[in-house]
Amino acid sequence: MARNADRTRAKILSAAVSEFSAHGYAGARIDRIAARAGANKRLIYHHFGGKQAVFEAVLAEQLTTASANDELVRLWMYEALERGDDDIVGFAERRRLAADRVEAASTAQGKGELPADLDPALLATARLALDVFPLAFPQLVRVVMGNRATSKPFREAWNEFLNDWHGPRTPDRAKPRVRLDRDGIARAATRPTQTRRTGP
Amino acid sequence: MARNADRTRAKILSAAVSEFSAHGYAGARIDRIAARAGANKRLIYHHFGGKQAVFEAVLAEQLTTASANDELVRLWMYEALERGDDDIVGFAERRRLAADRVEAASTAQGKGELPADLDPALLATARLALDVFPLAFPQLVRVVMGNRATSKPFREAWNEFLNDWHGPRTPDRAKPRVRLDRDGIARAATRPTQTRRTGP
DNA sequence: CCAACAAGTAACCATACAGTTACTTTAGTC
DNA sequence: GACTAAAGTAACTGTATGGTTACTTGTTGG
Repeated sequence: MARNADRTRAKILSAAVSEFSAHGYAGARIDRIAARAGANKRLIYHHFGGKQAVFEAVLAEQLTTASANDELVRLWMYEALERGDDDIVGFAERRRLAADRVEAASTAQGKGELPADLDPALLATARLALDVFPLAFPQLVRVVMGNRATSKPFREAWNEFLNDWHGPRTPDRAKPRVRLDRDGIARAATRPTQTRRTGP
Repeated sequence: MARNADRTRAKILSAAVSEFSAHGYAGARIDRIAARAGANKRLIYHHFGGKQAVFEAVLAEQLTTASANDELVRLWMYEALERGDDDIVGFAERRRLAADRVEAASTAQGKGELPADLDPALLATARLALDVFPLAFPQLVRVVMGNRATSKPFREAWNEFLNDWHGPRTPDRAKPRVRLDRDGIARAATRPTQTRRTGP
């Protein structure tokens, strides 16, 4: 196949997203990323610099997504566990995305769906907590509820609860972010703006 | 010092709690556990069998605690990430503890503090989600709220929100579990019942 | 068309780390 | 008090893994 640096970089990055999402930083293996990307291991160092740099690139690319999917929640968890809340990657952009959630809460307050006297950011945080919880802690759902977070009964009950809840809805926002196909390869079509090129 | 198998086992276990809570399974280091416990590495294999077995012992000991402290939440997170929701360690006992939370929700419903038409287990789950979120995802709190989850303004606002919230309180339950002193060494006084002695 | 530089490869290296070997010391029991 | 089994130690091993070396191949601007 014709060589193409951007394409290779993208393949590595998307393989890395899967790998870090699945295993976290300590558990992730450079060799697995290379194998999954169908690229030589050396190229990871060529394009990114090292394991840490790949991880940062993964965070920078993924953490600025709005909707809470399973893979993203896992990255959030590893982010919290391994990096804490200092030096948050992509802080400015993420804060911008969060503003949408706060906005949604504020709007709901306007419509009388939510108590007007509360800080909308607080309501947005609470809503996020409820959105994320079943994805983040399926075992606790199972312990408390008796059935699985992925089971139909729970999902339906939870959704209904969230709808009636005195809290703001998740803003449904078009997702312009890159999507992965079944092999975990990012489609080349609409690459997001290439921030921080760590490589050579 | 006089040799004492139980004591050594306990020191190893408590060192392991810190280690796994800090680094997860993949990131945890047997050598660090040994150093922290002030015990020879070989003794870990002597008393437990292997890394996996130590991890299981840690989960079995810690995950059945009621109150959500920082260390426990980290273990919950690693549990979710590395083990999912199949084959939950200590399921029966944890379910018993969870029943207290559900009970609290039910009581609150009786007092009219909560909508009576909802499943109390669902309300308990929601409450747990809100309790855990700032500990689990401090970076998201920071992104949405602007200030840190550990900051006084946030903690006060969040507590107030939880108190007014249309949801059940956390059951405050006497904690009979072993407590750790500053060195992370479990006090010998009231060891919990010794479940599953994996060692020789 | 041809340097020069980037993209790509395979084999290698140093290290860290889970687990083991072979041994010594101590506590308890008869 | 001597025997035994458990408790404890130090030094070692095999392997997985992050990172590197030394090299080849393709692309592109002058």
